[in-house]
Amino acid sequence: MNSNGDGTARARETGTLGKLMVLLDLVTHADAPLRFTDILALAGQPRGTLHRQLSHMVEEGLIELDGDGRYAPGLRLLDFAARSWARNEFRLIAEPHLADLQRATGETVHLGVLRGQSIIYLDKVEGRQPVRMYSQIGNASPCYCTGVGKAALSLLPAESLVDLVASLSFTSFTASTHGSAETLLAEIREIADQGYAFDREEHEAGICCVAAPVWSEDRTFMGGISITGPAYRLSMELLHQWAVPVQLAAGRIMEGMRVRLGPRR
Amino acid sequence: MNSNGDGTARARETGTLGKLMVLLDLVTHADAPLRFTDILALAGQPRGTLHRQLSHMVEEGLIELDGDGRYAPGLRLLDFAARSWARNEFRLIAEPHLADLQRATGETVHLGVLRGQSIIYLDKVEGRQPVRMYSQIGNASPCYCTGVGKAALSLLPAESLVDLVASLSFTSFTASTHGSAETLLAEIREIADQGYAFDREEHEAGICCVAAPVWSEDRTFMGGISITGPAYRLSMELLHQWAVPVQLAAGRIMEGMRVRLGPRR
DNA sequence: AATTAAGTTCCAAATAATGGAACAATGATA
DNA sequence: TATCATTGTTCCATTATTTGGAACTTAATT
Repeated sequence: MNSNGDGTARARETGTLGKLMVLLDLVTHADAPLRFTDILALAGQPRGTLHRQLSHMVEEGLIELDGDGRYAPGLRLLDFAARSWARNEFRLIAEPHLADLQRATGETVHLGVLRGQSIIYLDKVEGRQPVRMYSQIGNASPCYCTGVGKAALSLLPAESLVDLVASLSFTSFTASTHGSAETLLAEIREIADQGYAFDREEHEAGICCVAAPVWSEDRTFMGGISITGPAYRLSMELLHQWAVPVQLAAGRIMEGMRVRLGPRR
Repeated sequence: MNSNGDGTARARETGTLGKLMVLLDLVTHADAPLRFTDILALAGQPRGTLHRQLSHMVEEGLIELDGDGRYAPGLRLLDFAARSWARNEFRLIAEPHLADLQRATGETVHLGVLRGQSIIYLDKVEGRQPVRMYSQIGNASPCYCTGVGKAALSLLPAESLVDLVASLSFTSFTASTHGSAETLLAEIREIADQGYAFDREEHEAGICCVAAPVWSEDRTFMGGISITGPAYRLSMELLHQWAVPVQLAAGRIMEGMRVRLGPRR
């Protein structure tokens, strides 16, 4: 009875909050502001119930209702996110090392962490003309077709990895995107051995990267950093060369966390 | 019984959600991750209740619990915010005009909207070396001591304005910050007449700006755009000169909204 | 080892959410 | 303009969740 967009059952134990989050997901994932009836159809709840739920969320600023009766994500979310980002310890510690790596290679550097099945990008340092950052930072990307994602997966204990991979639905973004759990798991094993990962145009055609895993000892953060760029400029040979500096930068970030957060994490 | 940080009573009709949002506010506004007991003291709720509430929010990714039992804002908020920002129509329409204004003046240009008592910055276009953007975008600043804030206030109908101003608590960020409703209301009236506002180092010492109001016809967005810079470079004379281009840019943004969103808004 | 503090679980009572239907407003069509 | 269809809002008895107190477990401190 309780289901989300892609038809998978959802049995979370989060009471009232869980129901509201489903609605927030609907509104924020839509391509355009939704009308009451649209949400009614998607959520499959009684009109009265839905109306009250939406009213409460509008009142709290999580979603907004415009003059045409369309529901859009609320701007209060920006304030929450800005605070969340500004004080994130992992990001603060990594920042200078990302800048170093960018200078050393001239290409774009990313920092991302695993959350559920997604990689959430926490930072991005670009080469020449720094483009709009926010359009990338905060973005959630699939873990199975990004360098940072596969690097993060290589940190999981065997059982968690199998569970997570089993729950993925593989979307083929390009011709080289992994299409099955088997091939993905095989590559993850390889990555775990060698300590770095590649993205061979698996998420976006013409874009490739080399990534290294980064984690905090308490496993609050399991993610990675990557050097990303256009395939015509970044040959596999070059990416292989860069595996070393990426791993070194990853090591320095983890060393920084040990110093800052104390040895027991 | 239900109170927030600054002791003001809070009587919202948002049921369970309202209580959870109070907690999310606590966690995101804190200077550092909070321990269970810290939150217990701040929230003033029974242990069992608080524990379940926090568990639910952790489960949903709104807050995170690290290995030391400290609660921090959740990174899922970043994903929500990134989507909220990426598709915001007001921002999308304003973007090119902000860039024009930046080029014309060489100084930093902001776009912000009024939400409650705060201005939430939706965009920022910087001059020479584009600095980290996200550190500004999404930030909530007081409405009574920012150029965009006062410009936005000048759009409110008399009664709403008085109500809002009456609910403000005036923090003196600098020597020139407004300290009372009277002086603020007097300036707002002036701004409403002339159509532009100044910030004379009222929020941050050494930083001033000139701003013009921008709004959508349905009043979903009431905000403004501003040209901001260091006081040593931006004399009051220069700011007065820039009032015209800022107002023109504001006009073009509103024209763009009429075209895009239809004439009835 | 004893003591204090911190975190977790349990359950009857209090409270809020639900869902169905009736009602109101809007907009399309003849 | 009158009619019908659609969309959005309000109400209230029923149902389900949240609440708050206490008991319990675990971790840290003396």
